[in-house]
Amino acid sequence: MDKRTGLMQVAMRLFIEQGFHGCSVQEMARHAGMATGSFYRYFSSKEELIRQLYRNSMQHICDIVFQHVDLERTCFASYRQMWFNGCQGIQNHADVMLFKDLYERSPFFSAEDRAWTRQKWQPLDDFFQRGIDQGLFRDMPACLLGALSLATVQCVQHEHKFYDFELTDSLKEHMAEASWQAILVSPSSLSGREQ
Amino acid sequence: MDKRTGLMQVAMRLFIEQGFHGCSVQEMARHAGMATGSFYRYFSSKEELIRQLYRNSMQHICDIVFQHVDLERTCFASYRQMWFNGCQGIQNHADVMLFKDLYERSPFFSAEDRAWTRQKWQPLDDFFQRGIDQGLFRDMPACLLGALSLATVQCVQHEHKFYDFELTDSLKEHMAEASWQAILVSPSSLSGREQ
Amino acid sequence: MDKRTGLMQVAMRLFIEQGFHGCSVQEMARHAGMATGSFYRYFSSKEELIRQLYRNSMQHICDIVFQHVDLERTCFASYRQMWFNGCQGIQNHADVMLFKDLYERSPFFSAEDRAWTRQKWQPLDDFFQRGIDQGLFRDMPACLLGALSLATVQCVQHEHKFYDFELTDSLKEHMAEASWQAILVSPSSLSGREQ
Amino acid sequence: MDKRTGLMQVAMRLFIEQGFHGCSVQEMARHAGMATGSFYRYFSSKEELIRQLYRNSMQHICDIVFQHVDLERTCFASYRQMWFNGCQGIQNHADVMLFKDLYERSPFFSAEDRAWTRQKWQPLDDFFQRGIDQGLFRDMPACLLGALSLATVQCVQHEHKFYDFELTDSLKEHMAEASWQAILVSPSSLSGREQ
DNA sequence: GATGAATGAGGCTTCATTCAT
DNA sequence: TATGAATGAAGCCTCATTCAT
Repeated sequence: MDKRTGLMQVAMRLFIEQGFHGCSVQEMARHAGMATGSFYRYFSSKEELIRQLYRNSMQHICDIVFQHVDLERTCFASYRQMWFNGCQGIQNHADVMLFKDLYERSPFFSAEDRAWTRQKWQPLDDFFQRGIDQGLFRDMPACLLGALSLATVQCVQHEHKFYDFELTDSLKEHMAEASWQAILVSPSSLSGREQ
Repeated sequence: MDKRTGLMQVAMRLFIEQGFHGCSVQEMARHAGMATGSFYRYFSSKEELIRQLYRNSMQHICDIVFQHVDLERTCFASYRQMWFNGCQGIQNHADVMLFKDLYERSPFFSAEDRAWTRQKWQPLDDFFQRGIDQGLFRDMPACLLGALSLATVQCVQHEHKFYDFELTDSLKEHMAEASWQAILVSPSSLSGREQ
Repeated sequence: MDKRTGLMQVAMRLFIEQGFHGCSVQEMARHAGMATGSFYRYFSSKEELIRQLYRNSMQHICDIVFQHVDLERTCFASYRQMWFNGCQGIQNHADVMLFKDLYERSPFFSAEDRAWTRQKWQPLDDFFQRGIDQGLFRDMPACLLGALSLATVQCVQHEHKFYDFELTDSLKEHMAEASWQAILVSPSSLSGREQ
Repeated sequence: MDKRTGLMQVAMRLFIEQGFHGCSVQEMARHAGMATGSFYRYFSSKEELIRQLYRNSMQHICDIVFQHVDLERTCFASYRQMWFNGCQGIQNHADVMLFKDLYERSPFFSAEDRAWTRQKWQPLDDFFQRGIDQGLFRDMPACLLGALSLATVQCVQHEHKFYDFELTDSLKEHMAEASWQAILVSPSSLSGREQ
């Protein structure tokens, strides 16, 4: 594996466990099996590594969430796929999602990041907007539809810090449907479901 | 105002803006209008201040959310009140909620904090559990009902970092009802509403 | 008891246990049952307290060692009395002797202290010098006779830090005689003993 | 010369002159010709340096004192050699002996140090014990025989802080014999001397 | 290219001393 | 007179970054 990639993986894990300042360049280099100075062959500064980690993580998350999803089709099937994809993120790529969470609450998070990230999620916003326009979803800012539905994946991950539970397939199914109900104009209707 | 309280307010704001390590004891003391050493008359260490800020913040949030709520009555009215209370938190006490978010993702967050916080939210868990027992709410771990409903208040606050929108009363009403639909066994039913 | 005296006793004990810098003015005042600021009513500075403690301790030690001793009479009886007095110091006034030891090895110990202390021990130097002049003691600088004989009381106290033993009367008697033999011109002779 | 060794030498000298707290890490580093932070490449903390200085000093002292001494042979020749070795310590390695003195009276001196040091001097204790068993030395705890005889080397060094005298060979010879007399059962006898 | 010793600014904390009450 | 809050200099230590080898 690429040394640079190894460095990023090590760093992400350590940042999550110990915070951005709890993990020094020395420590990262040591964990990645290189000398301190070699770090700067891959990243011009610690901050640059952090910023790149965020971009990579966010890209990774989008890739996961949008995987196998036809965002053009505003229906439950698409949403359900994203929900399951998100759950897969929790289960198989927890680090990436925790890092995103960490970064977005840190002083590293900049206006530029904000714009970049918004753009990454634009397809999802469009998805919600189309649903609104079609009278399927409640009429409110698209971002709030997101907050009420798909964003709860993050809430679920966060709850894991307090409670122990297992994310079974049936639970995922249940929650996917539940969060879908939140944003429908006429809950319980079959609207948007594939019939 | 109490100097200790002033220190905590200053610290909370600076921590949110600059992170735990981005804000030095000297800076906090200066902003609070005292000499560096005086900090230690009020807190035995920077870490102690941080931990106390969390406990205070969490207590504050619980107080806000549970205000005027009859948690014994498992119905929409109670839930709606909590939702509106949460929105009030976003609007009038944003710092407190952002700080909680920051702390829970930091290495300061300990097993002890976890237990303490769980206990603080116990009444809410009971609220959800009763709803489950009554056949009103979907049958899943109570904490996940929380993640699907009330926890979205935090999502809404987080969206504010990316999008500009105004939390009008009608929007709050709309979202309160939307998130309520997510957890109902039979969405759209009037179950649980006061008739 | 005098508050000033109490302060000195507390300070001496704490200095021995924790070193001069291991014990703050705050701590001393607290242990002596007074407010921090009150310390400065009794001593103009921490250093002044330390210096006075040394003078007091040294005076105290001289008083103990010379007690009931007729230094004019250069004989074993006088020496034995001093030895026993020194042992009493070890047993009943350990703090004072340990403090002297501490101070004389610290940077507080000044040329002025040196002169003052020499003067305090002058009677003992004279005692040894007279013995030399009488042909009773070995011919060497009086201070070295002291080092070979009475000073071993301090060595005995220091050994206590490494070994456990009890200073019985018979042991004291034994050591008094032993150390006396070291300085006699003709060891084992009865010279100087009271017959 | 090794930078680490240079640091230790500088530190030992400064500690003796200014006490453990009178000499900062910055000062030591500066005197050793390095930046403050570089200190921590060689020692994990100031305290660790201090502890290692003690162990080194004590080892050094033992090496000096026991040099060319056949401790198995309980006789004046062996003792005289140790005495002269000790005097050599005073004259050529004063720092080491003063540091030992300083440390053993400081709060750094621990139970572990005590045990370690006792073990280092075990050969000397055995020397004295054998002399007791042979009826050569006075019957008292071996450590006290040490306090009455060889330990006076330290007393002599301490007297140097108060009095000026020169340690001539004849003086050393004189004192070696004198301190030997102190511990003999029958002073003045030729017992133990090589005939 | 890789190394890791070296740098020194900056952070947390302590503490002797002052002074308003 | 007694108090104890307040001060701020100074100490220990960490760490991002540089650079000679």
